[in-house]
Amino acid sequence: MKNSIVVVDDHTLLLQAIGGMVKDFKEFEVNYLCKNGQELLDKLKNPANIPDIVLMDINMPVLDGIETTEILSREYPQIKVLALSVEENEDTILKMLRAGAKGYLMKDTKRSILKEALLQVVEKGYYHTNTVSKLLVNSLSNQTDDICLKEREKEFLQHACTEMTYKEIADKMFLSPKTVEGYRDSIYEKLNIRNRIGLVLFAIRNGLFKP
Amino acid sequence: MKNSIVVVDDHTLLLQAIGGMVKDFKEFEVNYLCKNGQELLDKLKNPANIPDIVLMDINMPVLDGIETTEILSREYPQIKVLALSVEENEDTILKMLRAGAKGYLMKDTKRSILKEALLQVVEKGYYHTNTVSKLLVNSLSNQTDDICLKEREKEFLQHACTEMTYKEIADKMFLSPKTVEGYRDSIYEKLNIRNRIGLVLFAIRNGLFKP
DNA sequence: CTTACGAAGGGGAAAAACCCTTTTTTGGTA
DNA sequence: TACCAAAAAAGGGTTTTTCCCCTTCGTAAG
Repeated sequence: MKNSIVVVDDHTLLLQAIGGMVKDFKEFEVNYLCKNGQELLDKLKNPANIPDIVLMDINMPVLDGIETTEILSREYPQIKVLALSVEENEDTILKMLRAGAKGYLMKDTKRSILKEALLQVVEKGYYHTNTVSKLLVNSLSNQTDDICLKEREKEFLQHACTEMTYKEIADKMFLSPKTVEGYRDSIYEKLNIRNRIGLVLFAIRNGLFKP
Repeated sequence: MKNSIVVVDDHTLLLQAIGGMVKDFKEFEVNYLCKNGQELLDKLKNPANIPDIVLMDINMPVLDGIETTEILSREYPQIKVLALSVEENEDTILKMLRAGAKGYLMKDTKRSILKEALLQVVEKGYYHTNTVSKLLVNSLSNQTDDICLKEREKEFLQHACTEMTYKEIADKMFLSPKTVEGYRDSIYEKLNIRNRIGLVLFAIRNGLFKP
């Protein structure tokens, strides 16, 4: 029996282009297509709609690829998710893999590579290119994957991404300047950064602050 | 006679998907496809390869959409360029329009809209949605479009968006720290910002730095 | 010959960064 | 309930960086 596949992507064109490619593989069949994570979750309520593999875009409105993958890993662990994206930064890819994705594919992947990836996921349970493997190794050795900022630290981070001085941030948070400097310093240590620019870049790259 | 069209996009999948859509329109024919601006310019050296319309991606390696459009406007003004992109910030779209693009299209545009856009470009010479028109109006009224930073200042801005100190930036630019601080101060005055955080935010919001 | 730009610099005040210590709050549990 | 541990909050002091003035000099363009 063919492996059933669902493609999730908010760009109709890509959604259909990828769906079309998969349709040509004799080993696989396209179950249906979704425009975002929420649409997929709605579909999955009917057990007949549970596919073997989900090809999942990362950036999507409503419910993005990372959140959706986390939910799938928890509630439908039998589904294998392959991340699908144009070109994300390493951090986004890592987040997808940590969320439970079995691999990562560029959207402009050729037919043959897509097929290869799908076959590998079915057989081995994962598809890791050299690049992705290196990323994983680095993220395991570097303890930096602990993006475990406390609530109050994240709150501070928001303010740190503005032109306010720490004094002004302290006023806004009803804290003493020394306390916010404490938050700052503990974040510096956790993330191994040197100054406030690093703080801003981290926040933006990790979606904690929208520029 | 049919209007000839060339699609330029570095993502093979999209390139072919869009080419495929255009192929179905009886009013148009796809001349050929290019993976980047340089490839297009090479093709155009043969006059037989000069199309009526170019559907141009913005982000491309080698030679990007903005530069390519500028060259086309100068050397092949008869060619009508339509910008084609996933979702750029307003500034990028404006740059394409200023470079000479006759309109802007989202990549996940439906068949009918693509066709409508192509027809309008042929007939009226431009295709402007409400959104794009508003952008243009704003860019004319708001004097803020005077992002008239000098070359060297923009160069500095790139470095300012990293964790380097000004001393380190100066070293990298082979300048004295005082000169670099001079650039900083003149940008501060032009943009009315208080500190380096503002610098980073400005650069990111205006597409001068990719976080 | 003026204007403008790039490059370089001085000095002082403010802010940020980097130490390390103390008090208060809070949550779990023996 | 009393106690411990951990987190939150605050403070003190020093060094470095940033910010904000204002000046000079050469050179290229108008």
